[in-house]
Amino acid sequence: MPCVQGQYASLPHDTYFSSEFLNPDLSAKLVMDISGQKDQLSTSSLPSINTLVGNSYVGEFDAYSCRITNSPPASTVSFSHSAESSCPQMQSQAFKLDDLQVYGCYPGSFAMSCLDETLSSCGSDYYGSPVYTAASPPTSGFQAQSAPIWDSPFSPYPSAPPSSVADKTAMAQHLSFFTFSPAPEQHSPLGHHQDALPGHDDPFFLSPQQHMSPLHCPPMSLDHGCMESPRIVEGSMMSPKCHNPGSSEGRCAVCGDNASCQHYGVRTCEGCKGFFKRTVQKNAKNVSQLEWSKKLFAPTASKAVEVVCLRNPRLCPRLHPQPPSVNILASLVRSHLDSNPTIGKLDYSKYQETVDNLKEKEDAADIQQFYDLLTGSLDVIRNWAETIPGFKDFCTEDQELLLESAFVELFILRLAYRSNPEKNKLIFCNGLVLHRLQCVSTFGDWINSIMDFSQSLHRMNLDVSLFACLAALVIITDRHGLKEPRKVEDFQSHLITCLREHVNGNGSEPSRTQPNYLSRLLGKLPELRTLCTQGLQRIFYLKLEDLVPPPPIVEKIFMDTLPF
DNA sequence: TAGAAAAGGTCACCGC
DNA sequence: GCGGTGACCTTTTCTA
Repeated sequence: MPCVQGQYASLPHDTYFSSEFLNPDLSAKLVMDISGQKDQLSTSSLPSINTLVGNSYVGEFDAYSCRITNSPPASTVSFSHSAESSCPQMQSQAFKLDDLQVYGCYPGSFAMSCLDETLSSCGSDYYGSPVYTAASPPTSGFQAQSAPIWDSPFSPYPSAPPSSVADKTAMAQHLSFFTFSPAPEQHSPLGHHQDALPGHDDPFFLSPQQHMSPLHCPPMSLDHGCMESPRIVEGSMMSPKCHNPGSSEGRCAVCGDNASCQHYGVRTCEGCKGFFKRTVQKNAKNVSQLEWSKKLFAPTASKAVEVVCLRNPRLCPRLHPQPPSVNILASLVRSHLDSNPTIGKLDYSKYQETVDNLKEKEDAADIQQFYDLLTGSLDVIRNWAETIPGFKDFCTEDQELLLESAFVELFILRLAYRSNPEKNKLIFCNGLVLHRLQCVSTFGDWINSIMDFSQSLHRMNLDVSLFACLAALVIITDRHGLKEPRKVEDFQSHLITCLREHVNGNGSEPSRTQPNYLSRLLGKLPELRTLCTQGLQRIFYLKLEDLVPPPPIVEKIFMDTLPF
């Protein structure tokens, strides 16, 4: 077996990446004190599972699950690549794992009353839906702590496992199969983008502590699975793999099996650890040092999801059948990741942190770029929408209406999620990276509002699953003029159920213990509406300037979207 | 320095 | 027979 040997590295994290390195999870979602966070990846020789599964800058390696972390103690991990993997003299590359984060999920409870209220409010967007008329809840304060995204679902307090199999078995016999213990830590929703290597400023990267887990299974679903499979019953009642709620052992973030500790930055069982290990080793063959590092940091986003998506259905019979919500979430996450640029596609060619002469007035080239970004995003969002499971089932007219009605909101939401407000860095869906100041001339104050929204969104510690679901809710909502509104409403209700189950399923995440988390999350929708209106005003202003005629599609959306 | 955490290695088992 | 899986083991590193 080729050996992908990891080297413990003690190199300064910024040897390879600066402090801004985007992390995967979505560095979001961990609620523990980051400063107190223990670096658990310091000895990794392989990329974090997050990088393969979630890639939450996926701090939000996520898919734009990218997050910005608070400079927790840096830990370095060195990777050896393998072409060289078979060679003894492997070179190592170190990076600060803590900087690789994805927006994580705040686990926690939320008032069901509020949820119900919110749920019922998600009806129409521009036309006075309750959800949009509701005041947006105040953004929660920045969470200085974070919890591994992957841990979140089954997040256990780290503790010593039963000393013996007998102990485990005895414990299992007294405990329900799927119980969740509180996450030991919270993660900051914001991860640091590292500037040292612009190309590595990838939102898809997940930090070791923050992982996205698109397939978190809610307890109820899992229990259901147990009932359906004799093996599950066996596993839950007789096998040491079963956990009791009070057990200090954790759950595998991929399949929910027992996980005594983290592997490659994610709490996983031995099976998933082995799967990840083999996958990495297999992919590492014949890869040069440079290629290896690219594999670690770039395409990780989709790869990571692929690992989870492929593994859960095929390899975790105890969890089958997967609840529909899990399947939906997995699909949404995949769609989301596929619709965002990988780190390798980030374009820093136009990026400037300082704008010498801040232009008072926009010029034609800037406006054209602005329109190009909008039209380009529309294409990406259209492709993304078509991959939403069930979207294509709507009639063509409704598909188009939903898309055009939600386009500006989705443009804002997605931009806010993948961007780094801490660094005033905007990452567009085509990979273009611009500094906020570079957008002021065309976006006007709208860009500042978007950045503010981005910051508040990151503070929510969304994991990629939550974000993917939230984005879907933006487009799958009742719109005036739908031919089959009932169909859309049904789908919307299903999405909300998925969202609720995911939040519940990650209840161990400290960040979600905050009251009304789901309500606050859904409260982002009316905020989006406001930002959308502001964007329309900006487009209207540019139209009046008449320096560059808006593209027909922008003109059409502008006219169709106006709430009057 | 002991214990914990996590990585890699090994191999029996299983399905194709 | 082959390849994948996962449990168990050893080794390495970190931390108190």
